[in-house]
Amino acid sequence: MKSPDGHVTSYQLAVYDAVRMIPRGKVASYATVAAMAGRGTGRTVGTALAKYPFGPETPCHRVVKADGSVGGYGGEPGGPEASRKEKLLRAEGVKFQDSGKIDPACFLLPE
DNA sequence: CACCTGACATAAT
DNA sequence: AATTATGCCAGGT
Repeated sequence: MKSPDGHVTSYQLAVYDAVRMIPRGKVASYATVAAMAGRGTGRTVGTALAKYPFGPETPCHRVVKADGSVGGYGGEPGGPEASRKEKLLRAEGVKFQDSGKIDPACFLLPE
């Protein structure tokens, strides 16, 4: 469980690198991560994250949807793990609106 | 090489 | 405001 799967494309690594640079207490939309990676779109980023086994250094929980929803987690969209994801974000200092959406001020500005 | 799927985004209805 | 349809791009079959 230390090293991830061996078959990883260049794009996956680029997405990881972008996700890893997200500061604690902030979040970035899938599209923003794609912009930082330099390639792809929100869809490709989400697909990339879902397929990858993930190491402990990749804060995939800091990646959320553009409308403020937490998106997915644990390789499943809107799954039960997504609730845990929200809890993690709260623990890191991310504020949530009463509507259940993330505060726009916690979003990392795209490049 | 062609078709299908998918942790998204945006516009239109 | 909520739901539906279309566009995007990379990966897998």
